[in-house]
Amino acid sequence: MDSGLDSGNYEPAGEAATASFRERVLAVVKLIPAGQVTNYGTVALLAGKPRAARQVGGILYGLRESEMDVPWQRVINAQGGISTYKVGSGELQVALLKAEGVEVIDRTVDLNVYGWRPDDDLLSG
DNA sequence: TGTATGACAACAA
DNA sequence: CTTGTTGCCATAC
Repeated sequence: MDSGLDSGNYEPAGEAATASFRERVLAVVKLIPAGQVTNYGTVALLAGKPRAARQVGGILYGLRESEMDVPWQRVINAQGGISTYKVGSGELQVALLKAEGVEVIDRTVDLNVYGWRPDDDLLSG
Protein backbone atom coordinates (compact mmCIF):
# COMPACT_ATOMS: atom_id res chain seq x y z
CA MET A 1 0.00 0.00 0.00
CA ASP A 2 1.99 2.96 1.24
CA SER A 3 5.25 1.26 0.32
CA GLY A 4 4.45 1.69 -3.33
CA LEU A 5 4.53 5.45 -3.25
CA ASP A 6 2.97 6.90 -6.35
CA SER A 7 5.14 8.79 -8.77
CA GLY A 8 6.00 11.94 -6.83
CA ASN A 9 2.38 12.62 -6.21
CA TYR A 10 1.49 13.90 -2.79
CA GLU A 11 -1.50 15.67 -1.32
CA PRO A 12 -0.46 18.74 0.69
CA ALA A 13 -3.49 18.54 2.97
CA GLY A 14 -5.15 21.36 1.12
CA GLU A 15 -8.03 22.00 -1.27
CA ALA A 16 -8.66 20.17 -4.51
CA ALA A 17 -6.99 23.10 -6.20
CA THR A 18 -3.63 21.62 -5.27
CA ALA A 19 -4.69 18.09 -6.07
CA SER A 20 -2.87 16.70 -9.06
CA PHE A 21 -4.55 16.40 -12.40
CA ARG A 22 -4.43 12.67 -11.89
CA GLU A 23 -6.43 12.91 -8.65
CA ARG A 24 -9.14 14.96 -10.31
CA VAL A 25 -9.33 12.70 -13.33
CA LEU A 26 -9.86 9.63 -11.17
CA ALA A 27 -12.51 11.50 -9.21
CA VAL A 28 -14.35 12.41 -12.40
CA VAL A 29 -14.23 8.88 -13.76
CA LYS A 30 -15.82 7.65 -10.55
CA LEU A 31 -18.75 9.92 -11.29
CA ILE A 32 -19.63 8.13 -14.50
CA PRO A 33 -22.81 6.09 -13.88
CA ALA A 34 -22.73 2.35 -14.54
CA GLY A 35 -24.18 1.46 -17.89
CA GLN A 36 -23.01 4.70 -19.45
CA VAL A 37 -19.81 5.88 -21.08
CA THR A 38 -18.02 9.14 -21.79
CA ASN A 39 -14.98 10.21 -23.72
CA TYR A 40 -11.47 11.29 -22.68
CA GLY A 41 -12.14 14.86 -23.72
CA THR A 42 -15.14 15.12 -21.41
CA VAL A 43 -13.22 13.68 -18.48
CA ALA A 44 -10.41 16.13 -19.13
CA LEU A 45 -12.92 18.96 -19.31
CA LEU A 46 -14.55 18.05 -16.00
CA ALA A 47 -11.10 17.61 -14.48
CA GLY A 48 -10.29 21.19 -15.40
CA LYS A 49 -8.05 20.60 -18.42
CA PRO A 50 -10.24 20.74 -21.58
CA ARG A 51 -7.24 20.05 -23.83
CA ALA A 52 -5.69 17.26 -21.79
CA ALA A 53 -7.65 14.34 -23.23
CA ARG A 54 -4.44 12.47 -24.01
CA GLN A 55 -3.26 12.76 -20.47
CA VAL A 56 -6.48 11.14 -19.26
CA GLY A 57 -5.59 8.07 -21.26
CA GLY A 58 -2.08 8.09 -19.89
CA ILE A 59 -3.39 8.29 -16.35
CA LEU A 60 -5.88 5.47 -16.78
CA TYR A 61 -3.12 3.41 -18.36
CA GLY A 62 -1.24 3.54 -15.08
CA LEU A 63 -4.14 2.24 -13.02
CA ARG A 64 -3.42 -0.71 -10.77
CA GLU A 65 -5.35 -2.80 -8.25
CA SER A 66 -5.09 0.11 -5.86
CA GLU A 67 -7.39 2.05 -8.14
CA MET A 68 -9.60 -0.83 -9.20
CA ASP A 69 -12.52 1.16 -7.85
CA VAL A 70 -12.14 3.47 -10.82
CA PRO A 71 -14.54 2.49 -13.63
CA TRP A 72 -11.98 3.16 -16.35
CA GLN A 73 -13.93 0.94 -18.76
CA ARG A 74 -16.53 3.71 -19.03
CA VAL A 75 -14.05 5.98 -20.74
CA ILE A 76 -13.76 5.62 -24.51
CA ASN A 77 -12.81 7.96 -27.32
CA ALA A 78 -14.92 10.68 -28.94
CA GLN A 79 -15.78 8.39 -31.83
CA GLY A 80 -17.38 5.91 -29.45
CA GLY A 81 -14.56 3.46 -30.09
CA ILE A 82 -12.53 1.38 -27.67
CA SER A 83 -9.06 2.90 -27.44
CA THR A 84 -7.59 0.24 -25.20
CA TYR A 85 -7.06 -2.32 -27.94
CA LYS A 86 -3.70 -0.73 -28.62
CA VAL A 87 -2.59 -1.54 -25.08
CA GLY A 88 -4.14 -4.97 -24.95
CA SER A 89 -7.10 -4.19 -22.70
CA GLY A 90 -9.73 -3.98 -25.38
CA GLU A 91 -11.30 -7.35 -24.77
CA LEU A 92 -11.41 -6.72 -21.03
CA GLN A 93 -12.98 -3.31 -21.42
CA VAL A 94 -15.67 -4.62 -23.76
CA ALA A 95 -16.43 -7.46 -21.35
CA LEU A 96 -16.76 -5.04 -18.44
CA LEU A 97 -19.02 -2.75 -20.43
CA LYS A 98 -21.29 -5.55 -21.60
CA ALA A 99 -21.53 -6.70 -17.99
CA GLU A 100 -23.01 -3.28 -17.22
CA GLY A 101 -25.48 -3.48 -20.07
CA VAL A 102 -23.57 -1.33 -22.52
CA GLU A 103 -23.93 -2.64 -26.03
CA VAL A 104 -20.64 -2.81 -27.92
CA ILE A 105 -20.96 -3.39 -31.64
CA ASP A 106 -17.87 -3.81 -33.77
CA ARG A 107 -15.68 -2.35 -31.01
CA THR A 108 -17.91 0.70 -30.92
CA VAL A 109 -20.48 2.12 -28.52
CA ASP A 110 -23.42 4.25 -29.61
CA LEU A 111 -22.82 7.51 -27.75
CA ASN A 112 -26.34 8.64 -28.57
CA VAL A 113 -27.64 5.80 -26.43
CA TYR A 114 -24.99 5.15 -23.79
CA GLY A 115 -23.18 8.48 -23.78
CA TRP A 116 -23.14 10.03 -20.32
CA ARG A 117 -24.63 13.49 -20.09
CA PRO A 118 -23.01 15.22 -17.09
CA ASP A 119 -25.77 17.79 -17.29
CA ASP A 120 -28.43 15.19 -16.53
CA ASP A 121 -26.45 13.94 -13.58
CA LEU A 122 -26.00 17.46 -12.21
CA LEU A 123 -29.65 18.35 -12.75
CA SER A 124 -31.02 15.26 -11.05
CA GLY A 125 -28.65 15.36 -8.16
C1' DT B 1 16.17 22.21 -17.57
C1' DG B 2 15.01 20.24 -22.10
C1' DT B 3 13.28 16.49 -25.18
C1' DA B 4 10.27 12.66 -26.18
C1' DT B 5 6.03 10.42 -25.60
C1' DG B 6 1.00 9.19 -26.20
C1' DA B 7 -5.92 4.49 -23.58
C1' DC B 8 -7.04 11.85 -27.67
C1' DA B 9 -9.47 15.11 -30.89
C1' DA B 10 -10.43 17.76 -34.92
C1' DC B 11 -9.70 18.36 -39.55
C1' DA B 12 -8.12 17.50 -44.62
C1' DA B 13 -8.22 14.67 -48.60
C1' DC C 1 -16.05 5.05 -44.90
C1' DT C 2 -10.34 5.32 -44.40
C1' DT C 3 -5.77 7.44 -43.90
C1' DG C 4 -2.66 11.14 -42.77
C1' DT C 5 -1.59 15.59 -40.41
C1' DT C 6 -1.68 18.89 -36.74
C1' DG C 7 -2.57 20.66 -32.09
C1' DC C 8 -2.62 19.63 -27.57
C1' DC C 9 -0.29 19.21 -22.70
C1' DA C 10 0.79 16.36 -18.36
C1' DT C 11 4.50 12.79 -17.52
C1' DA C 12 8.73 10.29 -18.11
C1' DC C 13 13.36 10.29 -18.84
